[in-house]
Amino acid sequence: MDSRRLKHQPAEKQEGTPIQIKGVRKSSRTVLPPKRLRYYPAALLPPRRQRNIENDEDEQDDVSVAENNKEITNDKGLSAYELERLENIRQNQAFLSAINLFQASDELKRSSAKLQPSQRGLARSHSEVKEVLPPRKSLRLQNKQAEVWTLPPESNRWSVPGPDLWAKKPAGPLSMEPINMAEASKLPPQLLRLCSDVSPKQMGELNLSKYCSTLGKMRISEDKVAKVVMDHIFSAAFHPSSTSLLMAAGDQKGKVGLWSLGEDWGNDGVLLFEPHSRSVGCLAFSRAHSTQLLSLSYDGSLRCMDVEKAVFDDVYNVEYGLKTFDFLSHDCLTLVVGDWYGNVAIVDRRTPGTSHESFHSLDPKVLRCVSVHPLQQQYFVVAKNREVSIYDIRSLKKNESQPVCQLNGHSLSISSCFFSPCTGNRVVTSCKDNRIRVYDTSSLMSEAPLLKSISHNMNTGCGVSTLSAVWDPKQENCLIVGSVSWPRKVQVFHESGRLLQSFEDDELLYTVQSVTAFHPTRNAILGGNSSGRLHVFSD
DNA sequence: ACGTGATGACTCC
DNA sequence: TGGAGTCCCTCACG
Repeated sequence: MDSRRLKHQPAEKQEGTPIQIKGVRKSSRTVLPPKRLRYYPAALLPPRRQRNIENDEDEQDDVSVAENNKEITNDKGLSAYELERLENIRQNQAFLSAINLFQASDELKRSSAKLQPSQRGLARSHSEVKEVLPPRKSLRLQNKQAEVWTLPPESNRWSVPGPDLWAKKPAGPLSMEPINMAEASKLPPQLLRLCSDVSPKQMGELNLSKYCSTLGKMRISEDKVAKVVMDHIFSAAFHPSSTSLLMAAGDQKGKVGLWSLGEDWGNDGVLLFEPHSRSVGCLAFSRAHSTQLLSLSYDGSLRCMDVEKAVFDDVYNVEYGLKTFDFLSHDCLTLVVGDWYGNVAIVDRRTPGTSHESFHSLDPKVLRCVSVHPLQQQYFVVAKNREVSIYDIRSLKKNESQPVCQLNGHSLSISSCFFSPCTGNRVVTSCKDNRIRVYDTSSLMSEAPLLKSISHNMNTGCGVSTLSAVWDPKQENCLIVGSVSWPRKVQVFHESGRLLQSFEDDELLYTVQSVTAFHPTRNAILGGNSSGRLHVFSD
């Protein structure tokens, strides 16, 4: 029996049984279990009828009744009431035509027709192979005594060992074998060439109008959508290569997909790997070694995919969940790693296996995000619950380290915080209170001044991970974020709050892109959704 | 039967 | 107690 399900099988959930809904006042009545509402975008609903129309109809009805009573007939054998009814119908039709309601209705039918998700990328047949179990017969039918099951203690419910899907991968290097290729699970040789290719095409920053026009030229097309992982995308990144678009995505069950747009290996250029056993919370290509991709997982492992060696190396491995990391040095060999319990470890990859690590329990609160200052790399910013603080790595203590600077003003929990990519003079935070905030961190005082607070709906609900605003690494002061509003879109803001671009597409982009990223060298962005698909807009 | 995708459901303090 | 915090877990629909 799958212990994970225990929690979700309360007896009250049986159909038709009244349950007490949480959040409803104690005195309120019991109601049936709520059905999960399907979200219908307001923009697609037919426009509400105007009040004056209703009034008109009411008046017409009144007149009709009055006339009906007269029972007058004409030469066609129709009563006055019938005639008036026909006239009303004619007038209504004319009115509805005049306001294009029929056209709108047709459009609505077309637009609400089920959009077919892209069939590019991973094929359906690659869903996990199900274990074939022998036919079962209940103990009752076998006339046997029922087994007695005991639940593990509540506090231990989630760490029940067993043959579950989340069994952690063995420590040490894992061979890099694509699991979506039928046979000869070897890497396509072109992948190494592709990964090694990094022409340092450093584009200078553009002025804002030039930048906007560049964004305006970026398009999505059918070949720029593909299923890259099987489950909900938790993290994604672009490879720095400027000659081809190579992307990585990490999913909820520990898989990492590599997608090279336009290649024909794997499934439409997608290769799928399984270096972890639980959500891949953070992914980043090494900026110094372009054949390496670092991936971090809730299963407590941090691995380095190395295409040259064709392995997922073990970089850091602990018994509890890891949440986030960032590179600490330009050579990307040292990392700041944050875990679920507010600890930060400094990991040095030059001593593999026994990575040098030092623990600094910043706070018992859950840590959400770390980001290292791009120039003064002794500073890093940390988000945990409602606090965002900047720490100096040189003055970290084993416990209760004092931050250098605080970024105040958040009223709910914070999902991300990032130093601006070129100067570090800004920090952007995303908060559950529906605000994206930009702080001035050019001079690290005890409290960083808030420059701008941008209103943005962060309420993604279940199944969709929280939105995070991230900077464009090419353009200081511009950031990208997904959106839950309809039509679905990916938006680019200037730090001043000005909306620079809204990437939309009726047919190809119709799901929430909870993970978004800019390409480090090219004019391209990506968005990842909850069914493992990546969407690319590029020039 | 299974892929899809989301304004839910649960726990903690 | 209910608001806040979490996403480790779900499930209706086509």
